[in-house]
Amino acid sequence: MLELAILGLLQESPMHGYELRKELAAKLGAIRAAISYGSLYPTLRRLQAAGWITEAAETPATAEEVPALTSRRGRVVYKITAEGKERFAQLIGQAGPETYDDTGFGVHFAFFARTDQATRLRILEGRRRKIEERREGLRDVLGRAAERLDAYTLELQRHGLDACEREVRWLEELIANERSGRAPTIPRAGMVGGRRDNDSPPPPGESRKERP
Amino acid sequence: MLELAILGLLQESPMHGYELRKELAAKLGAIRAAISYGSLYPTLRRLQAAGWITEAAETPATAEEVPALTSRRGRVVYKITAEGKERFAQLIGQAGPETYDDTGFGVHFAFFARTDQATRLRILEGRRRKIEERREGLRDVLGRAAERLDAYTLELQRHGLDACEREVRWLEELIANERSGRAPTIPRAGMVGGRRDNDSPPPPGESRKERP
DNA sequence: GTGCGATGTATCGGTCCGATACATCGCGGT
DNA sequence: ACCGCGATGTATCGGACCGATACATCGCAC
Repeated sequence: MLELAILGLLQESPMHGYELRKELAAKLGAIRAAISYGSLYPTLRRLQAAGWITEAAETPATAEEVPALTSRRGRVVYKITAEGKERFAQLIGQAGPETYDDTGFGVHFAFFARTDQATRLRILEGRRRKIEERREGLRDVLGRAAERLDAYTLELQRHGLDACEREVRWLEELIANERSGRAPTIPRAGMVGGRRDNDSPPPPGESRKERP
Repeated sequence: MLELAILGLLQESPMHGYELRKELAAKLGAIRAAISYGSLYPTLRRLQAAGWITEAAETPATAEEVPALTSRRGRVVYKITAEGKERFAQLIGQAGPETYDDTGFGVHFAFFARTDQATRLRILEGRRRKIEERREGLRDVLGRAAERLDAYTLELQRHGLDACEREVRWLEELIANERSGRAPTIPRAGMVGGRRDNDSPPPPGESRKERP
């Protein structure tokens, strides 16, 4: 998962570890808090060993300011290689079981702009299926086993069930949008900002509507 | 976390590993899928080594049916010890940072029936604070950095923000209930089942109300 | 009588986290 | 002029937990 996320981010621009962590936190803020350095740095080394990323020179040629005072050895900037882009495409295209758990789905979804429509649809439907299963499990427990559980546990299940139902509805809307036309945004009260991306699948259209 | 969950479950009745996993899945179904055996069995051994749980004889004395045909070595039933109960009380009473992440909060909440009210309140407020922080982070990204992100990422953030707001409201209600009176359940359309517990804090009152 | 799914215990490698350490930089306070 | 302090930045270590895998037994349907 981390591997996919790093490859995806470096595809937008070269970065060093610290920056990568911050961008990751911004992009996946809805899913997980922030990646740990204890995972990040070893993974970077692994990706480098595999030839999917390389170190890039810091402040390359443009300006030769304060060249070497105390040997000036600091940030290590990484950039993705051609093999890395292939690897990313491969990872983003194939869906294993871990693609549909909370974190896996979040990462895949965050890079939907670099994913073809068929794959997007497949992932959304897989996720929906998984959430529906969880929902059924919760309904079962709340139905059949309710008297075995205390009131707090029941309240927890109800809240979880609520979240499941809500996510299924969200996914339904995304799937519908995906199938006919291509608007990744679900109409809401607020409005949606413009775009400023480099290369990507065809930019999705904007749609806005009021909700009473 | 697993340690706390196991100690809590074994406090209700002795169980073997497989059973423990199923009960855990039922109790925490809203939070996480199911605990892996790769975590469960090592943890059980660790708890046993620490003296917090012990092996109990299977089918103890009541019936001496088919005593030994093929040496009959199967299920290993564990029960909690007095030290184990102390350990549980200690773990449930103290709150570290991990108490407020998704899994940690879920486990603590699932055992609220064995938690005193002051601790319940402390945990609910800590969780609320954490979710509020996440919510603010998402609002920031959706506000200040919106034009840097593609439409899919934005949609993900919006969905996450929605979930945060919803959970904060849920926690508010629980906190209010906790402070005055003691009804762990938030009024909903459905109704709440009875109780059949052994020992626990004073059984919470039932309340029901219609929502239009 | 035989296969097959549920029950049941157990290990192994790998991913990721949390704590910790350490070094530099810019800034405000005194 | 100096100091501290928070942000930036790289790095490691032990431990928690997962996913795959192996293997054995039981009951029951075909």
